[in-house]
Amino acid sequence: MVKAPTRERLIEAASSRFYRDGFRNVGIDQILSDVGISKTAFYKHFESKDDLLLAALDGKGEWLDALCKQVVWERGGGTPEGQLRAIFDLVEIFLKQDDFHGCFFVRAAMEFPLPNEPVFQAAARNKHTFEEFVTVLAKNCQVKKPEELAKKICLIIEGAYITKHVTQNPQTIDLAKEVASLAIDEALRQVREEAEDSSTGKVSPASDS
Amino acid sequence: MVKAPTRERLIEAASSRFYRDGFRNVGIDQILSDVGISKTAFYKHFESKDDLLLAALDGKGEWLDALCKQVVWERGGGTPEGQLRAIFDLVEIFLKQDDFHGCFFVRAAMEFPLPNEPVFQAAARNKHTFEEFVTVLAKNCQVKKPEELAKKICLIIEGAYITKHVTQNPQTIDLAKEVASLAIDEALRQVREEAEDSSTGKVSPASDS
DNA sequence: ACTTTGGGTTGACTCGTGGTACACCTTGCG
DNA sequence: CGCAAGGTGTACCACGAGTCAACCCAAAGT
Repeated sequence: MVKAPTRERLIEAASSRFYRDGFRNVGIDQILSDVGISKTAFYKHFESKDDLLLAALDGKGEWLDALCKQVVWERGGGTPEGQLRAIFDLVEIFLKQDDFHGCFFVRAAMEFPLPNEPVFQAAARNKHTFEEFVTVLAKNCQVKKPEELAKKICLIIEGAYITKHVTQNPQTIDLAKEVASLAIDEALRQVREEAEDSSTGKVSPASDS
Repeated sequence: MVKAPTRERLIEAASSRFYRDGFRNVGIDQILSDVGISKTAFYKHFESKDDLLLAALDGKGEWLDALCKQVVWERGGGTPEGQLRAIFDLVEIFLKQDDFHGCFFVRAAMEFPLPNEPVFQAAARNKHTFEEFVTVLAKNCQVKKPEELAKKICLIIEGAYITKHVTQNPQTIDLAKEVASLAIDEALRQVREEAEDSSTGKVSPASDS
């Protein structure tokens, strides 16, 4: 069991095909001819087409996770607020891709709309993971209700993905950023008000250690 | 050509099946047995399964349009601002349905991701119609950039639909309302500031003729 | 009264696609 | 040597979209 690149290649090919054309619109044969193996060989790697999608989803999930962290660390400027806002730099990267067709996980969840289906659950799991990541960033900002802010941010991001996908409007990212700023500003304002309450008169600018 | 209820019954059955299970997951035979006609008969009403989906989309579009206006007039309280906010009462109605699985149009666009496909275009058209409706409501509020506010509101609504669908979180509507309020409040604030600029001191409340 | 026409029926058929079964080949390894 | 992993090819089944041919029946046209 040294390492089988074939499996990875299948996931890779499936990933892009499924994303571009939709799961049901892609025949296994297309993926097989992409990779250059036979049907029989395929079924020695995966139980079914669904199984392949699951694997592709998992792969994308890990990739996304890593990219998230990277972008936030690199473009977040070291401050909690900067890191929280950097999330939208990530979103911008996605929206700017000319082969963007919405969020892969959402696409999958749409083709398997029943909540008890494995694919739907995989999508939901990934969304949840992302939300938790945003929650951590929000907590670092000391806002009063980090979970709530994170949920709002995620909601806006979903809206941005869909809107960009169906309207093709390039200014979507700006709209999303503006709306998100409103939500983030409001949350941060509550933090500041609270700080003023506790130590009246003293303006604490020293949040950068 | 008196009237053929069969066509409507097909659209009706297709609508709910396609929405519940997804277009590709539904066999024509299922719809046929719902309605109780044969395959041959079906193809005398519609050119193809895709054609049926198009018709279902159109039907939903008109229905949505009417419902929109009704809810806004009934629950908008007569004021432009009330009517604009009433849009989210409509969204709430949708999200509260226990068989809610996201927006039908988005679902369709997801299964036909290429922008040149008729189904995708039908979905986009319907979204655009809705956005125009919101734009009118925003214009009635005299806000500076009604198109922009409308786009933001639509983005938030899309986000709410998706979020509710994948997370099943019942508080989604509250999050959406809060975020939307931030955007609406900000837009209205700009109107008031402008009014104060032009006629200092005088507050003009007489916008209802 | 006779025929056209629209909506309906049955049944057999093509074709693409997910998935299986069977027989066989090759490479590496204990 | 012998076995397992990964691979090949071909034939096969089930199912779903869509077609075709032949037929039924009621209402409308003249």
